[in-house]
Amino acid sequence: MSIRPRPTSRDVAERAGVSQATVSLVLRDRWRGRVSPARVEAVRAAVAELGYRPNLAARSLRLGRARTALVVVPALTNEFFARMYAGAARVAAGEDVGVVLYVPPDERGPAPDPFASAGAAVDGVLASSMAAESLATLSQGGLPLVMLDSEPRGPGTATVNPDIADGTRQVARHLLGLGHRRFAHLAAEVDSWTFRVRARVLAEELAAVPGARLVAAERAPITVRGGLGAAERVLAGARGKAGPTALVCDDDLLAVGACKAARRLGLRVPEELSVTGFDDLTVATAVEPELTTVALPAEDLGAAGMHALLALLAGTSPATTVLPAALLPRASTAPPPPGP
Amino acid sequence: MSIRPRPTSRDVAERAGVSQATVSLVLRDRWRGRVSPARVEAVRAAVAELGYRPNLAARSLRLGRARTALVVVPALTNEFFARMYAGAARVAAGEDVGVVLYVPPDERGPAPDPFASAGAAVDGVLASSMAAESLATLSQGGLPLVMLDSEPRGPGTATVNPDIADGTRQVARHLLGLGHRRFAHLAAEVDSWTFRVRARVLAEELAAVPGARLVAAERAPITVRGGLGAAERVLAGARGKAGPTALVCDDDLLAVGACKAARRLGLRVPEELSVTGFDDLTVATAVEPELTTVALPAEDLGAAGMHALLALLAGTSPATTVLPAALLPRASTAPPPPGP
DNA sequence: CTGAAAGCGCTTACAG
DNA sequence: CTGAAAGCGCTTACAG
Repeated sequence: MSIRPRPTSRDVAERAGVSQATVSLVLRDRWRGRVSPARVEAVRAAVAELGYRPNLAARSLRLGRARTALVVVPALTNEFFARMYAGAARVAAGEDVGVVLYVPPDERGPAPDPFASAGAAVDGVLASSMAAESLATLSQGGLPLVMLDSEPRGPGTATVNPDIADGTRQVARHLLGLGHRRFAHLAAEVDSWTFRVRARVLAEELAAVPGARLVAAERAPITVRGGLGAAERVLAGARGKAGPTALVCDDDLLAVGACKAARRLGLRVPEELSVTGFDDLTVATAVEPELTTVALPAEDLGAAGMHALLALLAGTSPATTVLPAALLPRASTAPPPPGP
Repeated sequence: MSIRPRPTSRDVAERAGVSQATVSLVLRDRWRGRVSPARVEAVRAAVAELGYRPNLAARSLRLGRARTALVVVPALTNEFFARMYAGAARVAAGEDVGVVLYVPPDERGPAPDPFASAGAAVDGVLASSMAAESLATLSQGGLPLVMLDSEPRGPGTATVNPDIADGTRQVARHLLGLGHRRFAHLAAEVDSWTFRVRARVLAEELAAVPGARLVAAERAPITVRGGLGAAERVLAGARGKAGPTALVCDDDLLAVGACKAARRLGLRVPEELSVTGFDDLTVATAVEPELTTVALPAEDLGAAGMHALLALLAGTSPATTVLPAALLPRASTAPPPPGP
């Protein structure tokens, strides 16, 4: 089993009896009116026989662009980001653009240079839900950049966001409409735009209704365990007293944890406690009762982001796009129990 | 806002008052004993001032390798693959290797060429859970290839697999040990090595115990809905009769669907029906009762796969590695109800 | 310790 | 319709 060196376009040209230029023309499908059909066939045959594939590094170098985008997400084991990635990748594939994925090794600690780690040459960057510092590193790259689910930074940058404010508003009004007045907020312990908006809008909506108020707020890692622990702290502290009747959670995983906490404390959801999530993850309809939550168009977000990046690379000026969020009322919310 | 052309190593050299060769030596950290400290400093300063980043396409072309691996997974919205990817990416980052991710746009239809779509130059391929046809395309690439969670194909290929057979065996024996004799199998409707092994080993284990048998088998898409539908068919067909007392599911999502079906039919889990999953996804401990399932070392699998690929690129001969699977007995399994 | 030069494999403007 | 040649930006063997 000897190692056969990888064939080059020169080898193909030799075998087909044509010049390297002709091979390139055929491979890039720019041959019409320039290369005779017989030679086109000869080139294709030689390509197949040799199992030739163009050297992408050479092509990128020559063309000055790589037709490749760097996609940066905080974590992939999070279904929301995975769906966003899927949307971005679908668009990229359709436009014949490659995708290099970069996930920072750890959310803590200084973010290493994504470009050094990327290995491949990229033309632009699509970055999601980045903390401010990580974003600085990305901007320094000097590459065209589109941000997803991030703080809009004025007309100079391209941003594609879900309408977090409206989603949060819908949750608040849904619960207020059911009669709830004592709320607790189970917040994600991540300092990013999306979660800051949720906290702010929830506070605003409650402030607008007399008698409504936030009786507790807890931060937790975005996991079932995190939600469980935080909800236990919130609910245990208020046993028998004027505790919250509604738990607004920043994420479905937190909401699932909250439901588990309620069950352990003997509180029925939704009869004694209403719980809402965010994202409409798979888990939202896996549990019983199924979660009332806010569906964010994760795939569309990724797709729109990739479209925006390609437009940017083509010379469009950056803008901010906002995609709608939708409340999905399900079985984890109901009117509060008759009060004390 | 004029477009400033990206600086090259030539620009850096000029600014630092050295040759291009010196710049390269400094950037690749090969300068010790060859470049004076003062000039090293000058180069670093020039790099910082210009915001220079090496052109990776040019470097790859010159070096003849890209230090980049192509990772191919069937879907990323599946938590198992996302975890596998995370493990592979962690190792790659540690070895300063880039990762290009390729996810076939649709499982149906002919798989497009992952290399054409990849955009970037890659040195090797890490492919997971591929159907046979997709695998053929990958092998044709002529690149070093490591397969994950796939049919071992003899000493010529590198494979890293979880011990699916042992995991299935543990599930079967756990249920047999609890006293179950009438089983149903909720299988994934995907024709791949991993699921074929599960069906085969389950059948073998039941065949080894007198009186034990498979009373039903259904195939379903790997979703909660899929599991719900399949379980309804299995359970509804057997109402009051000698239906299964244990449902062995190929995946946690199927198992969650099965639990929902049982609840709708008024069957209590685990008192009247035991249900098992596979993978130990987040959802396994999100639902109540928490699922008895088989934990597969997804991250380790990805990490081991990337290590194997790097070893292959370094000249090692391919081999098959098997990683352990572990039964996690939780609350969805119990002895069967006293039988008729 | 330093620099000039060759060449990786491709694509395209140009000459025929 | 076809081919010879230049050059993308980098790295390294070589000459000084």
